[in-house]
Amino acid sequence: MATAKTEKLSASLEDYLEAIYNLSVDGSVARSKNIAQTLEVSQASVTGALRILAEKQLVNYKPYGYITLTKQGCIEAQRVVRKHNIIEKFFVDVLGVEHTVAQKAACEAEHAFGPQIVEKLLCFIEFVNSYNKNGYDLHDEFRSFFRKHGSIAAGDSN
Amino acid sequence: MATAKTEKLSASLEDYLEAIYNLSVDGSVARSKNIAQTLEVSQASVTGALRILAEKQLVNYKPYGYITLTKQGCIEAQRVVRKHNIIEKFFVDVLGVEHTVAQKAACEAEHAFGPQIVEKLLCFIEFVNSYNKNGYDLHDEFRSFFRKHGSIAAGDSN
DNA sequence: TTGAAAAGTTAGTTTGGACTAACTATATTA
DNA sequence: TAATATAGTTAGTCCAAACTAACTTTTCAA
Repeated sequence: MATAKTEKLSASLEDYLEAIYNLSVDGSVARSKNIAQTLEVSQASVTGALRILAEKQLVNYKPYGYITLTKQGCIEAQRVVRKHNIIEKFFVDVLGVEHTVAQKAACEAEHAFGPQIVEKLLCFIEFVNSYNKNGYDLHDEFRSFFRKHGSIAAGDSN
Repeated sequence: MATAKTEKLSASLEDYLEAIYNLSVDGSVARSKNIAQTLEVSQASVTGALRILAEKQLVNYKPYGYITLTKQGCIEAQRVVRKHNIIEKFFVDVLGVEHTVAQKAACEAEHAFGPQIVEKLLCFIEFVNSYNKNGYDLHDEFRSFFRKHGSIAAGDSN
């Protein structure tokens, strides 16, 4: 029955899966080097992670070979990427956070958001987007609310 | 000049500070045992963390003595606790997430939210609370929107 | 006031995830 | 096709943060 490992992935391994998925998307294949660059990690760390992901049957990996996701790995990766995108979208579209900040925070926060929260968040984004009762656009409304009431400078990084 | 360590705290150490702060709030003092229970960690781990926090001059700690926060430790703890509360409030009040789930997720996510996002989020909560243009309450509106459009069961834990 | 029980600490181990340095394989190009 | 540059791996190290087991200190009740 192939005994697919059910153990929950660590945040770190999720990040690797996510990177591989994103690098594979635009036709090109994920290279060890690119994964390392994406995650700002040494190539040796990538090799280590790939061995573990291969053990868990989430990537197809042979030393010096191509790196591709297995069926299960792809499913897992999509779950992570979807979560990431929902969170980032919330930060940018709803809160109006700079997208570089949003990107980074989403990547760190995504591991903490379970399904209940993610689904509610997604629904909430849709709610905000679709809300234009009697001509009020919530995006505009919040923007101007933030201009008036938004406090602290929040000058630094994230 | 007392050389206050400026190095950023790890997620784990922030959790310890937060726990100590919360345990100290209601008059009573933080005991090693309670910290361990709160964080679901062994007492030995607590001792280890306390030694590090004491080195960083964030807690007053002598073996077998009382555990209290230093001035700086209190400031740090309040920063963490505030962040946690804002995130949890958003989950519960705005998204309508169960508070046990919200509690847990906020505790994990809090380390990923930088100041820009936290301030926007806080402002957004206030915006939602204060929004009752021509009789529309956003909480109610979203609740009924979620009932209609809220998809997936999200049956499990978080 | 003494002796268990409870609380706390210490010592030593484990694990995950990163790193560097040195090595091997693959690709490129003269 | 051989030399060299680039990519990838391996071996070994380090660190944070957890753990257990054994020990010490404190507390409290008989």
